Amino acid sequence: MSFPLPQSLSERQSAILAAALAVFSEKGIVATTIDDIRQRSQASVGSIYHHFGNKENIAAAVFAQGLDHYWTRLIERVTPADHAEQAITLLIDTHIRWIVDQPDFARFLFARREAVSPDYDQAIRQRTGDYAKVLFSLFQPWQKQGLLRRLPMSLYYPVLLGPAQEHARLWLSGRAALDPRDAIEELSRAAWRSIASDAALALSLSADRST
Amino acid sequence: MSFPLPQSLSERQSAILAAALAVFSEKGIVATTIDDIRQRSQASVGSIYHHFGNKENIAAAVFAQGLDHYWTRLIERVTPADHAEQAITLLIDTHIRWIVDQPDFARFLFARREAVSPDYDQAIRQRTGDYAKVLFSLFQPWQKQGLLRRLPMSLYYPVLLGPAQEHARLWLSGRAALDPRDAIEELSRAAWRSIASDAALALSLSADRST
Amino acid sequence: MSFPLPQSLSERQSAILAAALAVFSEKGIVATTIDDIRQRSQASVGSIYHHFGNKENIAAAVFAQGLDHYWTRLIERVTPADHAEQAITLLIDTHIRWIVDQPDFARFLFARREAVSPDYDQAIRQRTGDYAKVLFSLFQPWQKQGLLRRLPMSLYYPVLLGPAQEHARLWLSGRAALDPRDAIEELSRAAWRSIASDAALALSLSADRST
Amino acid sequence: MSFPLPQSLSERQSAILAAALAVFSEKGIVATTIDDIRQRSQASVGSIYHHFGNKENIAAAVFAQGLDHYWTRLIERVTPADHAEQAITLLIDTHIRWIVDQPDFARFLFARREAVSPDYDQAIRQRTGDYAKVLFSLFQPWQKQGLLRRLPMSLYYPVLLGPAQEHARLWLSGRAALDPRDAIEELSRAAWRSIASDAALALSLSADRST
DNA sequence: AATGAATGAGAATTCATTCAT
DNA sequence: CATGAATGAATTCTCATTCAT
Repeated sequence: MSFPLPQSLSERQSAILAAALAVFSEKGIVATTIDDIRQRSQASVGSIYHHFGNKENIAAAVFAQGLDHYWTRLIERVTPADHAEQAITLLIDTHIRWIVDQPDFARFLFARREAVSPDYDQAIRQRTGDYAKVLFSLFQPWQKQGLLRRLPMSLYYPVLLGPAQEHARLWLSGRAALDPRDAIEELSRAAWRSIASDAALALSLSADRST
Repeated sequence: MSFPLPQSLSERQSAILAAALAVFSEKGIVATTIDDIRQRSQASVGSIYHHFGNKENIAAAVFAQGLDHYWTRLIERVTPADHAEQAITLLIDTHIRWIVDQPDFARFLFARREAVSPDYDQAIRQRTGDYAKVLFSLFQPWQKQGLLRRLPMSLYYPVLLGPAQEHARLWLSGRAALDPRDAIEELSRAAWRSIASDAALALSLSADRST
Repeated sequence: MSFPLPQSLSERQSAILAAALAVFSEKGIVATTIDDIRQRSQASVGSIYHHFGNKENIAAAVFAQGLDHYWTRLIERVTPADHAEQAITLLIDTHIRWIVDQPDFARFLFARREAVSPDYDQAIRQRTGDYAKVLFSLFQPWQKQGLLRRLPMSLYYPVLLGPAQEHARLWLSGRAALDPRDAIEELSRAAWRSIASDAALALSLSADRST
Repeated sequence: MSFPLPQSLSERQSAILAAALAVFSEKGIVATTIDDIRQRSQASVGSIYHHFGNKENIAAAVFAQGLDHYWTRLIERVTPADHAEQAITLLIDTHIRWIVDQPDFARFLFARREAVSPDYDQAIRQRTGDYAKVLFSLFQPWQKQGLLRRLPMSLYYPVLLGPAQEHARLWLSGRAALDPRDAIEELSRAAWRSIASDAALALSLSADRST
């Protein structure tokens, strides 16, 4: 099934999605009722159903919004990078700042994904995969120059963003106090060290030492 | 509120918790009904309520079981390590093998935590903190020898286990095919490189090269 | 908490309250189930909850209806009285006839009050007090003329209506066969004798004798 | 069905009944659970069922206890009276003092009777009737001397005790603050005036005046 | 498009009662 | 007699969804 996210949103529709995001973030998708969304959005039940058909669709639409927002930002900010380590740092930096700027979306995307109906799994994977491919292609040149380790495809995201992701999760749920932005440097270093080839790593270590 | 997990469990109680774990894992806590647990456990509704009082308590009890199991294993396997890199590797290795052995518990602990009632947050934090402290103390000696980076407390877990965690999440939800056990080596390397001090890292890099 | 009794009732709402009154009267508030009300009112559970929110509110709304009906009638019929003894007689007479006309409301008001949620105690007292004050003011003139005994405030109702009340309770529950209307004369006399000042009583006694 | 109240009660049985009375008084019979009684009485569910068979029986047993206690006291205190007005006064006095001494029993007997199973109605009526007959016989002599009005049988209790009863109900439920004992005089006067024959009343009025 | 009344399946929880130990 | 685990029917209430206006 494809995403129930119209190209352009009426004010009503935006209001409903915004309300939904807020409530989803507070109570989780499953625990959120149409009535919660109604109260928050000032729309009537009938209107909500008129526009989105059912609850699943609302969640999926919000998810799609978030997904687009996140990946677009990521790609946009990493594209101009002109060397590998900088690209990695920009990646972590953008990821973290987006989370801090959009905590509700972040919670939704990273912590509540499983609650979006499996009906949309295919669509989500497809879209995520497309974005990931674009991002991945940005690193191709450095990969080819032997600056980056060659990993099984499904490890790139975990290795690069896993630490930031894990800390963000703790922070979003209130279990870690450290502002993610204050961890950008450390987390970028970890990402770089994890992804750099032995040669590139040795180089940057000696460069550091000589600084 | 403290955990509703009795010291010793009757057969009935174990059966209920086992059934609950299975269903929670399949459908998520919120979507699981008492009736699901009843069918799976062969206990009557009344009996379930007699022993656990309500659904929240069941989830909390299962969580507590999983928490104890996970951390006990972790500490047990890391304790005998006699040098830093080996300790890190054992940590990742144990973490990953536990997840593969106990996918239901893993899903529950790592992906559904937020669905456990906030009433138990305090108890969970306390217990997790206690375990973490023990584990942390194992690394103290190497920390003092300058082999390990000094990080803000809340970054250790993300930096060391974030990548494994993130990949496990993908794998548990069927979004990554790569068997986590086949990623142990790569993820251990990433963890070591992320946590090693510059000196220790330089050393191990040159050691690698000479091999 | 104020009464959940809307100013104007839709047909649906009236039907629900009427059904509730009937069932409450038959089985008592506590023993009445929403399903009883549903069957009797032909409304769906959802509709009942849509309009009243919960069982307590239904009971409170019915109570409020009864209260208004009873006191309005009482005040209306006593107002035109032009001498004390007649007023007393009208009071007893109206009270008794109302009970015989509205046995369900009567049972509810006089025998089941305690089953209305304490949440509404304040609202009930307030409203009862307001009505009582109006009624009381009707007797002021005779009180000032010295025709009526001056009693502690909380004894007026018991002294005047206690006997009628007690007999009505027995009758409503089937423990007394005597039709309350056949007791009006005797109960009015008792009320008059109990409330009349010594002087007024002596007067009416000699008047009786000379008849 | 006859009362399930054994001639002699074991400690356990007394404890159960006492606990039941207390809880019934607090929450009403219908709302009271076996578990409430269990907690209060320190007996096990099994034990309670062993002794009383079911909840209805407990309520009936408590009711029977209260009934016996009340009427025995009443008859005992009125018997020695040697003139009519004194007998009436003693009646009211005893009634009121019993209520103040035994508020739980009173609440139970006077406000919750309807919640005792209809199965026991017959037994209750029988026993109440027997006691009432005894009490009534005490007034026979004065009745024959023409000192007391001749009323329909079912009006004696309401006329004599209705006001006290009504005020007690208000007081027991917290809706009247005036201590019933401070109303004894006024309520006795009302009872006497209501029941006295015209002649007797005229006499006592003139006696009062000459005092 | 918008509104909100109506529907009814389903979920959590309670509680009287039974019964094996 | 005492205990408390076990049972399952019954009850209240919720909520997604439909539909007439």
